[in-house]
Order: sequence, then structure tokens, then C-alpha cells
Amino acid sequence: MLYKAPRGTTDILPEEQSYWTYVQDKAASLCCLYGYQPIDTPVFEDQKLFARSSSHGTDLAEKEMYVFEDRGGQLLALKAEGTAPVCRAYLEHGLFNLAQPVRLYYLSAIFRYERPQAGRYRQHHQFGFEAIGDADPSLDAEVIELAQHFLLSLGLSGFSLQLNSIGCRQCRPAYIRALLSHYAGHAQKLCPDCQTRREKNPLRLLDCKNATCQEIADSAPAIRKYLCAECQEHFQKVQQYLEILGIPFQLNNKLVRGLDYYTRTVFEFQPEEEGAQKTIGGGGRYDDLIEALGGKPTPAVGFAAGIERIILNLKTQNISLPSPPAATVFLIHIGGKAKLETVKLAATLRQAGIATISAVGDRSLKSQLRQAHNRGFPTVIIVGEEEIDAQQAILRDMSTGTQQNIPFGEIVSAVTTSCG
RNA sequence: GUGGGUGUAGCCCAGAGGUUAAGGCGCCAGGUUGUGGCCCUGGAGAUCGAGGGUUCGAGUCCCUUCACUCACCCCA
Repeated sequence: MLYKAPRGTTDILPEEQSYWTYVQDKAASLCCLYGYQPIDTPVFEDQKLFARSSSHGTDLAEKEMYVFEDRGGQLLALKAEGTAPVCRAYLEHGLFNLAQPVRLYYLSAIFRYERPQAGRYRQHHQFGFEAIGDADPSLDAEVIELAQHFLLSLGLSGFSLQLNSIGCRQCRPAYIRALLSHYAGHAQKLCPDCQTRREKNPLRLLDCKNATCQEIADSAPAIRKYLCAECQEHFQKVQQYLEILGIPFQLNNKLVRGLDYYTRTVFEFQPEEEGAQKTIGGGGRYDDLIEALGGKPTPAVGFAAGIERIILNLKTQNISLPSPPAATVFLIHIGGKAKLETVKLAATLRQAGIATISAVGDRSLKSQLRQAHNRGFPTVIIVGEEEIDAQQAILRDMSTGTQQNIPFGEIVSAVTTSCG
């Protein structure tokens, strides 16, 4: 074999496509229901858009981006994340002039140079949505409601909603100081990863999986005790709205999100099954991001889910999909003269909106029927010399095996009635 | 980037240094005139992931490399 799909990428074969259309259709129809409008952004952007937005300390910004220089010397990056491009478009096209908040959603390929593993790819796909331009905590709740509605409407169950607030730039620094002074007493017990986290991304100390680090994290001060009055109130209201909506959640003071732009509300949906790459989706508020991209201070909140991980869960939970309608009619010919007729008939049926496939080649009748059977056609039309002489075709119902002769001119109506 | 496991046909896989690499699924074709499914028979399909090495001889042993996979890391 000369070529293979690049590492961490996959082909989505026809047999897999039903999962994709199922998920994509649900996403689109629910977004419509909640008043979110579709937006598409380019597959590549100015590299600085991602570098700046995901900020210091994150692997995404530092070593996971697909960066390349184009022929004009521009430094570009494949879309590493969905939110920053949407915010860029919001600024670039003056969407802040519309009534706020602006509600947008996207389905997009995302590229990250990581070591592939189950549920983790170098090219994966995300469904995400953003509500930009208002700080109302009811908007946080709406985003969570839509996210949960989406997962439930797919038939998924057994996942939990983890919820936390990580404060804002006013109150977080005090917490970071408290956190670091807590860890200062345990410095030599920490794993090497946590040693670097202390320097680069202290919040990340909280969700280390190492057992001794966990103990230290468990006894660490909780960020919610350090929230400023405004963040405190905001978080209270988010919870209040969620309770009114009847959405169960677990407060998790060790939940911090990977991207650095989050403020206040953060949340994640996780299935119960163990496994490293388990988060199926998550999001939060990012009130400082648009300002960081050169806009006016603009509060916003959003969510993104990995489509591959959702499909993984659909499979492990054995969720059956609505079967898509297959081609309904298979045309069989006996002899070359009959083939002229079936080619013509196929065109007529398709003009009438009936999905039709013609047998090709010069296989035996037996072989053509076997093909129709193996491919699951409910209806078969057979034309041979005798039928041409009589100007009619045989209409065969494959499930019952019953046949009737139909004049060529009446085929369309006969198929329409027999297929309902 | 780090560590463990695995690579034999489209898929599942047997094969513990010695003819022509076995089987199942699937595919194709036959089982007497123009009729599918079940059954029977036959066929096609594998440079054994790739590249080196050891050996008279390597799918089998060694090294390298690539890919998949699990965990770390990170994240969706």
C-alpha cells in the first residue's frame, strides 16, 4: 500500500455516516429551536489568533498547533479550537451591532498535533455554540440546558454534569496565591508534571490523577471560597436557574478547563464509564476573550462537544439510529436488448423521485437477484426478451416473492403504490 | 513528548525455525430451461505493517521504523 491516511486522521466510510448525520441533524435542529444560527469559519487562521486566545501555559498554544507558513510568508494555523475564530468573526463583521446576545453554532473540523488514542485524534470534529454579548447568568444556564438537551435527545444517558466557577481576573489571583501557598508545603511530594504545573498553570494542579497529588489537591482551598461578590452572585444565580430547569449537576471545585480564557462558570459532561478521554463536551464563560482579541469588553459563554466521542458513546450505549431510506428499486435485465430498456426505465423512475439502481454488466439473473437481496432492496423490476415483446416488466416484491406484470407506462405508479 | 500491548486476505483470526501460510465471515461463480434467502461444491483475494540482520532455511528469533491500541500528558 502506497498511502495511508495521516496519523490520527480517519476516513468516515459510508457505514459510519449514519452516525454523523444523526448527530449533525440533531445539533442543527436543536440549535434552531434555541435560536442559535449557524456560522462557518475558515479551516486555517492567523496563528496568533489561537496563540493569543488560549494564552500561556497551555499545550494547545505551545506544542499542539498545526502551524505553517504560506507562500506569502504568513504564519497560519489549522483551526485548533472553535471559539476564537467565532469571536474573531464576531468582531470582524461587526456582529456587536446586532441585538445582543448573538447566538451562533458551528460544526467544524479541529486540528491538534497530539499522540492519538481512543477518543483522541489529530483531526477531530466539534459541535459548538456560543452566546456572545451578555453577562446574564441565565445565558450560562441556557447554554448548559441546550448542551444537555442535545445529549439527551441523542438518546445518551448516564452522564454527569460537573459544574464550577473559576472566578474572574479580580478574584482569581488571590486564589492562585492561596493555592500555591498550600502546595508550597508539599512541593517535594508532587509528581514531576505537577512541579511544572506550579510554574505554568497552577489551576491544573487540582485535577492531577496521581494519587498523592490527589490528596494534596483534596485538601487544597476551594476556589468558590475566594470568589468576589459579583462572581459569587453570578454563580449562585446560574445554579438557581439550573435548579428551576430541573438540570442536575455536581459542584466540582477541582474542575478547571484546559483553555486559559475561561472565567466564572465552567462545566463538563462526563459519561460514567472509566477511560481517559472521557469528557464528551464542556464549556464555560469567557468574558475576557473578545477584549483580548482587540474588541470592547464583551461577556460570552459557550459549549463544545467532540463528535467522535459522542459517537463512541452512542456505540457503547448501543443506541439504535433511525435507518436511512435506502434505494428502493433494483432493475434487473436479461440480455442486452433488455438492458437498453432498464437503463431507460431507471431514468424514468428517478425523474419520478424513486431511488433506483440498475444492475450493471452481464451477470446471470440469479446473480442479479442475489445482489438485490444482499443489498437489501425491497423491490426489484425484471425485464427480459419476453417482457419487451409484451411491453411490460415484472415487479417483484423481495420480502414475499410475489410478482406482477406491469406495462412499461404504468411502472411509476405501480412502484409508488407498492412502496407506499 | 513518556511507558505497556498488538500488527498474518475487506473483516475475525490459526500458525511456538523446515514443502504450496490454515480456517470462519464477506465477495464471486456453479448445483440443466428466466428467479434471491437455506444447503452443497468450487473460485478469487496475503509481496505475513515496512526496512535491515541472524540462519542452509524466518510469518516465527534480533534490531530499526511505521501504524493501531491502552495509560501518562493534554483535551473534545
